[in-house]
Amino acid sequence: MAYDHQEIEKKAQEKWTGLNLYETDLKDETKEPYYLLFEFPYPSGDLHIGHWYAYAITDIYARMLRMRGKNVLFPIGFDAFGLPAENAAMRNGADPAAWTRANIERMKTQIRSMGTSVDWSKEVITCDPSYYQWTQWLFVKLFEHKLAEHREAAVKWCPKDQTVLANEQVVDGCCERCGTEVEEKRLTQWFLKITDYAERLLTGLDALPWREEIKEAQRAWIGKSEGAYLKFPIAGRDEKIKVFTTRPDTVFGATYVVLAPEHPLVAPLLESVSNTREVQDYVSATTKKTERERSEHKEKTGVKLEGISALNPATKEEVPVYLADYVLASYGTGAVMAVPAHDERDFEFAQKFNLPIQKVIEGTTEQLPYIGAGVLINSGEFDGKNSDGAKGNIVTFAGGERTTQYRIRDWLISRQRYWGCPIPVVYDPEGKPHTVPAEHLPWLLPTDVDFKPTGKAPLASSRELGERVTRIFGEGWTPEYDTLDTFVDSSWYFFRYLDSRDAHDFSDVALMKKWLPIDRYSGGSEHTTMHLLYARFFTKALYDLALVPIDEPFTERFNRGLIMGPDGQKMSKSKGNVVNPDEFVKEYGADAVRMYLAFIGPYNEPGSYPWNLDGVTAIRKFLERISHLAEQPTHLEEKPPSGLAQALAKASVKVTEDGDRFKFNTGVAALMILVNEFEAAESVPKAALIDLLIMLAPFAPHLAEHLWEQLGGEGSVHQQSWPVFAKTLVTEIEVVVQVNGKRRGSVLLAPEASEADAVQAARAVSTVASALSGNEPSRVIYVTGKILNFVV
RNA sequence: GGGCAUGUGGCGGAAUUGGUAUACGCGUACGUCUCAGAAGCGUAUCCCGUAAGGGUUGAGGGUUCGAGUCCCUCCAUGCCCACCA
Repeated sequence: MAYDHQEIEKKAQEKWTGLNLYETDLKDETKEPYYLLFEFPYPSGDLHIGHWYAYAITDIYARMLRMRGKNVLFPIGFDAFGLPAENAAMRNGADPAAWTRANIERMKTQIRSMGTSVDWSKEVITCDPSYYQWTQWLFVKLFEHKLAEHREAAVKWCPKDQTVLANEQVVDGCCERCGTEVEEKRLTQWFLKITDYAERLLTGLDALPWREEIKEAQRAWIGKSEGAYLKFPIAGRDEKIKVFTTRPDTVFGATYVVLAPEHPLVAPLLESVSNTREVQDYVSATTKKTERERSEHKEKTGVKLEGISALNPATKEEVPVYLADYVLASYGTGAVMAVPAHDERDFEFAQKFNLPIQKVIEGTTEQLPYIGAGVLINSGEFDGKNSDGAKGNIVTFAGGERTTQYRIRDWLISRQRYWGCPIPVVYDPEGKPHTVPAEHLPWLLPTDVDFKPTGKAPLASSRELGERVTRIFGEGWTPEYDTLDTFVDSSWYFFRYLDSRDAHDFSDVALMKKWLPIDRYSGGSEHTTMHLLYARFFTKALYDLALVPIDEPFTERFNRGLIMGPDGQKMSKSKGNVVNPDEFVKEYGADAVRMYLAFIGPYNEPGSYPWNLDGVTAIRKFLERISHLAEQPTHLEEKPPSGLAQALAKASVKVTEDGDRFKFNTGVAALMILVNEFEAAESVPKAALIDLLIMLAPFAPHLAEHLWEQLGGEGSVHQQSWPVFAKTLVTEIEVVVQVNGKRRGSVLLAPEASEADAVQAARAVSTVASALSGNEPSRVIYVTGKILNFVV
C-alpha cells in the first residue's frame, strides 16, 4: 500500500538529470527572469536540518515559479575557505584542500538527495583559483581606488585562533568563533574603507522592502550620530584638545576634559605633568586590560594630568584634564568634554573625583544628571533659549564645526591564517606595498607551509612563495603573508554565478543588467551586520568603479526561522537533541521531510520551530492519501467537475499567494483542504487530480513525478504550467449578520446584493429577529459580500 | 541601560490586513475493523452551561457599528546594540 519512496526518488532524480531540467539559460529572452538566491554553504561535511530548511523552502518556490512561466536562476556554490579546514589539518595532518573537496562531494550527494532543482552548472567554489583569481582582481581594483588601505591601527586579536578579527567578529569582547577573550594589538593591517559608504549604506536601507528589524539592526550597527567638533586649547601650549560631542548646547557646563589613555596627545603632555609616574602607570594598566574588562560597567577609573588645564571655548574658564578609559580612543576624536550635570557617565566620574557640576539646562525634573533638552541657563547670551534650537549657534559661538560620526569601523580583512585567499600584494625593498599585476593572477596559495600556530602567518613558512616573489619582482621584495577574511570571498559570489566559467572577467555586464538585482535572498539572521552589510558595501563600491550596474544587491531579504530540537531547545550535540535529516529521509522520504519543513511555520518570520517526529509521519500519511487517490481507478471518471472546480480554484489561489509571501505552511494547509474534499467527493475527474499533482509537485517533487507518470502524463510534471482558474461564477455568498457587533446568523446572498435585499433576508432569520426583539435598528452597516450589522 | 520585534487552545500555528477568532495539522478520548495489536477509517476536542445562551486572543484602559489586528499604560519573552560622548 505504502509507496516505495527510495525507488521513486532514485527514478525521478535520474529522469530530471536526463532531461537536464534545471540548467537555466541565462540568455533566454522569452521568459521573465527571476534570481532566487540562498546563502551558499560552508562545506563542513554534513548537511544539517538548517540546510534542509533553507534549501527545501527556496526550492519549493523555484519550482513553483518555473511552472508559473518564469526563467528562474537558482544557483549554488560553496564558501570553501575558512578555519575548520585548517584546524583539521593541524589535528590530523589532512591537506586542507583535499579535506574541503571531500566535504563538498559529500554535501553535494546530500543536497541532490533532497530533490533540489539547483543549477549545478553555475557552481562556484571560493577556494578554487578560478574563483579567487577574481576575488584578488577585485581587491586590486579597490586598492587602486583607495578603498583598500594598509595602515597601522588598534585591532582585535584572538590569542587562541592566533589571528586578528573584524569588529563584527567580536561578540561581547570575545572571539565569535571560539569564545576566547579578545586582546587589543597595534598592527599594520589591510582595511576596506566601508566607513566611506556609511551614509549610503544607511540611506540605501530606506527604499528596501525588508523587515524593519533587519534594517534597524543595520542602522544601529552603522550608528550615525550628528554633533560637533569643539576645540579646548591647552593653557600655555600650542596644542588644542579636539572633542566630539552630540550636545554642543551643554558646552557652558563642561567642567573638565577627558582623553582616552591611547590619545596621541598623552605622550607630548607627559613631560609637563607633575605626576608623570602615576599617569604612566594608569596608561599601562588600562592597555593591559582585555576588551571585555574595559567595557564592563564597573566603577569609573581615571587620573588627572596635574599641571595641565584646558580652556572651555564657551566660558573661557580653565578646566582640568583627565585620562580615563571610559573614553574610547577609536570613536570620535578620542577625547570628550565632560558635562556632569547632563551626562550619566560624566556625572558618575565627577562624583568620584569631586569635580564641579554645573547645571546649564532647566529640565523637567530637578534630579541630575538631566539628559533631555530644556531651557538653557548659566549659558551667557543663550540663557532662556531652547537647548535643541540653540545647538547650531552655540557651535559657532564656541568656534567649533558641525560634524557627523559613525559607529561602524573600517573592515579589517587581514587574517594570519593559511586557508584563505592570498592577498595579492608584494612589498618592495623599502617595505612599500604593491599589488600583484593582473598577469600573475591567480596569485596561488602555496602548499609548502607549516600549520602550527606561532602568531606569525603560516604563509611565512613557505619557501615557494618567497622564491616566487624574488623570481618575479627581484631581490629584496617580500610577499604579503596574510590571507583575506572569508567574508571578502562571499561579498561578491552572486555576481559570479552569472558567468561562473569566464576566465577573462569576474562576471558579464549584459547578464548583470538582465538579472540583477537579486529578486529574493534567503539566509540567516546572524549575517545581518556582517555578510549582508559587506555585500551591500561591495556592490556600492563596484558600482562606483563602474564594474556592476546596480548599487543595492538584494531587493527582498528573508531571514529564516530556526529549527529547534524536539525538546524545543536549540539543537546541540551536548544536549543530545540533534535531528539528523538523513535518518528521516531514509525512513519517510525526502518529499515528506521537505513538505514537513514547509508546514512547520511561516518561513519569513524570526520564529523558532521545534522538530516534531509526528509532524513528519503526518505529512507522509497525507502523501499516502494522495497516492491512494491517484491509484483508485473508480475515482477517475471524466465527469464535469461540479463543486471540485471551486475547491481547486480556491486552493490554487491560496498556494500561489502564500508562495509569494514564503508562507508555505498555509499553502500546504490549502492542499490538505483540497485533498479532504477530493476524498469526500463521489468521484474525482482525472483533470482535477492532475491539477492537484501539479500543485503538489514543488512540495513533493518525486511523488508528484511518479504519480504523473502513472496517470500517463507526458514529459515531466515539473514542465507543466501552474493551474490558473478563471474566477468561477459565484452565485451565492454567505453574509454574516450581526446585531450590535455580535454574530446572530448568516444569509446566502448574491455577491452584489443590495443593502435592502440583505436587510430583508436577514430579518427573516429567526435568530436575528429574536436578537432584535422587535426593536428598530438605529443604524445598519452593510459591507457587500461580507457582513451586515444592525445597531440597536 | 537603549532600540526593535513578538505574546492566540495541551502543542506547531490560521485569520482575505478593521468584518464569522481558533483554519490546517499534531496530541488526546471514544468508536469501527481485528483472535489481538499496529496501520487505516469515523466522531469529538478553547472555557462555563443539560440547553438556550454567555465568556475568551499576556493584563488594564481607549477609538469604532465592529478590535487578535489601530492608540495609550503595564507585564512577559526573544533578538540587536551597549561607557559610541
